Amino acid sequence: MPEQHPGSRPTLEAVAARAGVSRATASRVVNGGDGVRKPLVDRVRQAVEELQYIPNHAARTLVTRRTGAVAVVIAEPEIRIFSDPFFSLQLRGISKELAAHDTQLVLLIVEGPADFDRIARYLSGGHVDGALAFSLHTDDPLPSITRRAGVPTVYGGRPSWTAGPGEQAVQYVDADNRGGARAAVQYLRGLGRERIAYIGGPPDQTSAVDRLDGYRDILVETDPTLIAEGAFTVESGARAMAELLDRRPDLDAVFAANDLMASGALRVLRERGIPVPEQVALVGFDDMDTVAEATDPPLTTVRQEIEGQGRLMARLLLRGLEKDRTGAGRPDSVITPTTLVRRASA
Amino acid sequence: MPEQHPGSRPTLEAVAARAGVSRATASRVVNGGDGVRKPLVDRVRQAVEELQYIPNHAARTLVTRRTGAVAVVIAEPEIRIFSDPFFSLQLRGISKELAAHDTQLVLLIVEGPADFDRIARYLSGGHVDGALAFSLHTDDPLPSITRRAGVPTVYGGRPSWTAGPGEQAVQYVDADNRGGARAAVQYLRGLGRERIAYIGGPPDQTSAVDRLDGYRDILVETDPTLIAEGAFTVESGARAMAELLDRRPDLDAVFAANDLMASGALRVLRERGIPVPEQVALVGFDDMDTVAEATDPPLTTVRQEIEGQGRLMARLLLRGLEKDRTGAGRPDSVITPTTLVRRASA
DNA sequence: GGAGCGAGTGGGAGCGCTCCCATGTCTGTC
DNA sequence: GACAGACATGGGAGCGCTCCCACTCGCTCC
Repeated sequence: MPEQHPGSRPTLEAVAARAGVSRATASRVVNGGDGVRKPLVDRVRQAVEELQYIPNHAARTLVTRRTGAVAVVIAEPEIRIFSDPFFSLQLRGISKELAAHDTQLVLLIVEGPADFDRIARYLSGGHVDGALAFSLHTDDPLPSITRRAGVPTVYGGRPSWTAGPGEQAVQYVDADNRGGARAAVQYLRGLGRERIAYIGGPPDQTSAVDRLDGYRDILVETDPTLIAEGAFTVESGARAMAELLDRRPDLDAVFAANDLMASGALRVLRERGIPVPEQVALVGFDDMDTVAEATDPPLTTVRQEIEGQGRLMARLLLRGLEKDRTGAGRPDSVITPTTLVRRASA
Repeated sequence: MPEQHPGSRPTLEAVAARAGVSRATASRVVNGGDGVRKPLVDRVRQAVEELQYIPNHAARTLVTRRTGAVAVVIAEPEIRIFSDPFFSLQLRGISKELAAHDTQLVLLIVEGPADFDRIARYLSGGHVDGALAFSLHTDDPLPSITRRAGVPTVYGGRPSWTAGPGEQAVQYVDADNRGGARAAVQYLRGLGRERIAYIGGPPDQTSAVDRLDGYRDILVETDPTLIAEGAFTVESGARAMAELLDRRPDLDAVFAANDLMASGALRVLRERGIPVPEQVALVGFDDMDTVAEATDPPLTTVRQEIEGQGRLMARLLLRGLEKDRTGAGRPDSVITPTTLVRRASA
């Protein structure tokens, strides 16, 4: 185990010398060995092994103009509001996929508006080959930053804007929010429930919009008194539930647009002595295990593969970069399926 | 807003030409402008502005051998077990501090033993100037990896091993766990409590060890029936509490080594109809706001500045890198203070 | 048996930057 | 008013790699 003096790492030159070939040939071997005769390949490989050669990344990037790194941009609010099982799972999926492709993950946390400058500078600096970001509000400056910086970007969650004329279509990965909501409401109807209330998320998030659309797909003549708006938090779910019960004490089912709100709603139902699911059936969304399985009764909910979404985001981006190089078009966005998970609350 | 053709970004050469100076002078200005006369500085700055010049990071790294990036290594279990308010806060602190020093954050998530190879290769590859990692178990391969790769590393939480002879002392940032525990127990004693139980964490984590030591500092003749071991999770806290009550129904206070376990304990106390704090006073540790403020009654707990710890880790590392360059010794580890936060549970 | 061809290999330029060193310029000093 | 000395600037090498191009083989084919 030679303890390397820092800064004295062996170069390709050294490998080539040891293997008795030219630097060019050594380079070919290190990069896959195509078009080099077997014995030479072996000799170079052995030299690499003996010298513990590791390519200098900066030198490689300098000439190839590819960094082998991808930025993950995350706005600070998200890291908190989602109280993370959501985000951390997605990040994990991303990390796995990137690792499998020897691509590094550079994390950019946006703390406030002032940070966008820093982000813009970074992305424009050619430090990364692409970026992954999460679903944003309409006025978010990020899309225009990445576009101007020419950095291919894949979004998690359907963005609320669409590409302008002549622009590349926005690439994203999202769950089938609408379909999942449809399934949930349909299931409640199948149980014989007739006054199905809805606790929605903030209307500036497309996932909330899509879930509401799904609800409406089934309950075409929706009674507005059965709809309340929350903010995807436990507290807001409780508030919305109280509001709904005050307005419509006769409701017999609730579909909440995420599990956190469902758990808040459940708390209120219990406080008021309303048995779940006997009198009011309750369905959530997301299937966050730390929430949906922990409530009493456990939540029936719509499951989405969060980690899988992360993987797909990374895969979509990497594939797009690959295609950019080969001149093909970028791949399309992906909608991942959702499934209804039956537990005790409905 | 010139939409740059990718790959046609202006170089220092171009800036120099436009400002009518040499590349060397342009470089000096870009790197702070020391020893360049004012009018030239201005001219170069203007050229930079006009051309929207952004230095090529790879080229710079190639010659300076500094990457301007730091790795944050995190083992997958942590990301879940702590259910993250803890980790995400620390990460946030790190991110802020690094951003303030124009240093990038490369996130390395270790999924399993097989990943250590990848991590080792990455760290040895000179992709980063340093690394930040989190407190580990005795047999963790990471320390030996970073040492062999010659990557300066700062740990979050006191590591359970110490440096061998002749090795650099291990640098870390940790809360004053022992002092915090002392304060908590002392506080309970001040309330007149006499049979103060302890719910501890896993003994292979130094934070758990240190907190137990603090407890023992005050309760010198500890009764072993008053001590139970948990695993820093809600469930394990509940289990430990039940165990303690079975053994010692007469206990009048509990100090739990973290808030999650305290909330588990609280649940059990409530289930058994034991009033808190009247019959049993309860103190937690960490002051995780999502937990400590959300329980009923809210937890009295020992607060540690988690985000601040993250900042300090980054600062320690950056300062160490600076000193390496100037030839000074690396700075010492840091212990951050804890404070007792009084709420209703004790 | 010689021209033609393709595959394998090496030479060398150059990616964009920093930094050493030589050169030039302007002070201050006797 | 000439000379050292400090300071400012430019020229140029070189960081480690990839990739273009030219070259040399060993074959096939007529």
